[in-house]
Amino acid sequence: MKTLVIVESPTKAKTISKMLGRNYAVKSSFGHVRDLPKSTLGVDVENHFEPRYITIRGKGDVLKTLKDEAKKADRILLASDPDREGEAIAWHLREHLRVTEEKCRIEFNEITAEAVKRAASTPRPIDMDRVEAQQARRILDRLVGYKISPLLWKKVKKGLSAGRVQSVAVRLICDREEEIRNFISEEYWTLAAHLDSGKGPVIAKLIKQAGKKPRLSSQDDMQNLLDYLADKSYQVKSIQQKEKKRSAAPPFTTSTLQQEASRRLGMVTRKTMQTAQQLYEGINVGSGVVGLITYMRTDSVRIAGQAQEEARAFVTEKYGKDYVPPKPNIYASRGRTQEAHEAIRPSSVARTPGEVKPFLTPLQYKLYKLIWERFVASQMSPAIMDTVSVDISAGVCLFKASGSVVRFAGFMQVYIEGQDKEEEEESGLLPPLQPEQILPLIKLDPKQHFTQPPPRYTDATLVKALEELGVGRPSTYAPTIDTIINRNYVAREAKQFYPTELGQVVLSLLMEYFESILDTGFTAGMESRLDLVEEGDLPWRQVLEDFYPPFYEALQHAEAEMEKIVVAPEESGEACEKCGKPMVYRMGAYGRFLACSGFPDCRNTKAILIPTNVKCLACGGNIVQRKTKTGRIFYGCDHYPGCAYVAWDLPIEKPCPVCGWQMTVRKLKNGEEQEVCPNKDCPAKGPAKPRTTRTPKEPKAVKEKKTTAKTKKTTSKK
DNA sequence: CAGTGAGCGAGCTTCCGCTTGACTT
Repeated sequence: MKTLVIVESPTKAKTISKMLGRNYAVKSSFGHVRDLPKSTLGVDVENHFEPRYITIRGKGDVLKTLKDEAKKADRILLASDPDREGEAIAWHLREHLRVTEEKCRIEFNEITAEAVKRAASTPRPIDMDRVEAQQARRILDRLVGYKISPLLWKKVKKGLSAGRVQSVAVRLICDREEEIRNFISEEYWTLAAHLDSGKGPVIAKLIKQAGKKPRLSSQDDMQNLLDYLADKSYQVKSIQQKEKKRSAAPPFTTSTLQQEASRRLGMVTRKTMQTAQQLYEGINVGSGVVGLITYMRTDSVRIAGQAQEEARAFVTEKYGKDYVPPKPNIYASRGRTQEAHEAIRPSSVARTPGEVKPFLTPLQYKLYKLIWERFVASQMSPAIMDTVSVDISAGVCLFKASGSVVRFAGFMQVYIEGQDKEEEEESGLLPPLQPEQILPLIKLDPKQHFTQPPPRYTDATLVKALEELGVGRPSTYAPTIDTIINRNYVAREAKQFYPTELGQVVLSLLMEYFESILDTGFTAGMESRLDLVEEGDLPWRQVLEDFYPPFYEALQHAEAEMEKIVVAPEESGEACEKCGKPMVYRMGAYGRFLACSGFPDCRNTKAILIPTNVKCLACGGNIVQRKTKTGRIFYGCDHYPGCAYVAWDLPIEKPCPVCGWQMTVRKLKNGEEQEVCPNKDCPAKGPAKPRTTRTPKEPKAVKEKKTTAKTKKTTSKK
């Protein structure tokens, strides 16, 4: 008897295959296999929203393999992820493979031999309520995206898009910019008193004035206060000592990993996910290829019992038993989660970051270390702080001094979560003080401040905001950010998101005609309806029957009323050297470029050149940074086409000792810099010494893996 | 390694959510 088990991820297939033994063939579907067609709406609105599904382009080979395997098998078990999308994938597979067995669906939340075997022995029918909830979600998203986008093509510019998720992301960024624009900075003053305790200085901050919060909005206010305080003495009124506990943060989900990688490592979401995928798929750590972390797209903080035990044993061994809480730490997932996977954690805590470092690229190492430390800390005891807070009075003014000291580090020994904003934290202990004690004044330290506008979104804070709104899923945060950047709705500069002119125009149109969909609560409302569908309490078509008529109304209204907008191109400040009219930034097939505003009378265009402060040694021109068609950065001379010097890396003002070309500096993956001659025909052809010694071992392993995967694929094609 | 934007109106763009690669120096 042979059983075919189908999972979503090929890595997972490999792992499970080992657990189930030779009576099982385990294959993967690589995610969804059927979907609405890309080229048309694919939803028959007139006929109760009947969807039309087709095989996803490029998935033909996968489905063929699955079909062949299905023929060979006596039984098929659909083991896609245990969530809404997974249930739908299972259903599509069942339809396509014509699975006749009623009980063909299995699920497991934990990839252990025991859990997988148990699941394999207890198949159940597919949960059609759940499938239909997914279907309603899918169709709604299709209607929103494929109905509004064409409207934008017509009214604004071709190629634009709108959607339930991406448009909310754009809205957040635009709203924030609006807040910043409208922000009026206010002056305020703070006052600190430096006092002498006799056993060391005490710094106390003014917190109250005549029982109220101090209002010091100008230098005059401050001067009045200083005059008032001139003859006052400072006396300790009360001393409070407290013990504070601080608990570890839960292990990573996709969202929190992206946030922390952005905050602490400066990685953009896309890079974080790429690197995490490498760690998940496996790396040769000397003894063979091992997956170093669990699955990286998850919304759950759940941890397998086995992993928890391993972590507790590890911590006990390494730090002592005080560092392990008597009861294992259990974290609750916040909000609406689907809990298909575990939290992101190392597959084994025994593989410490230091131990695997030689096999990882610098980025892989940093990310692995982050994941490892976060997880280990999450299983450790809370930290205990001793805090002291002292109230000091001077006339009607009340000052406060506080200090805190870590008595027991607990989890802080291993990992402390990053902060979006710098938060002041008092550290260190105060000198001993007595109630009623009079403290001589050393000096008063007044400071002027201005209130600050809220900060622009970063990758970290945007993902956080979307997650809190329940908008988007672990698999879509990174692609959504890419989309709104590619559409030129927003730009990321110095890690912050700014709306573009186009983004603001499109958003204001959407707000005018489709506000309900852009409402940050729209998705939450949709999700509650989907819950009812999953429970069998609401037919899926009803969700759409309720949604569509008012939406259609809005579409008609927008179609008729929306004015055709021409987005005014941004001025560059330069004048056209051919006709003298201002040059403006325009969007072309390859991104932004400079064009004459006199178009079509004057057709002058120029690429955007970023200066580098480096001179061209060949002709004395300036080296500038540019981009290829595909967006890759390269460097050339601004005398081009008069001067043909060109290089991939940043040139330096130094000739190659061998051939005389201008040298460049290449940044290596391990962070080091290397001087390279960009001349392909340079006789020195790359100094052999640094190449052989500096090339890390790991990329070789990855390459090997890739080629084997490739050969596998090509053979299966044949 | 260095392009491009209108309209003329071919044929196309576009959504969200599951997956992994395919190209690069």
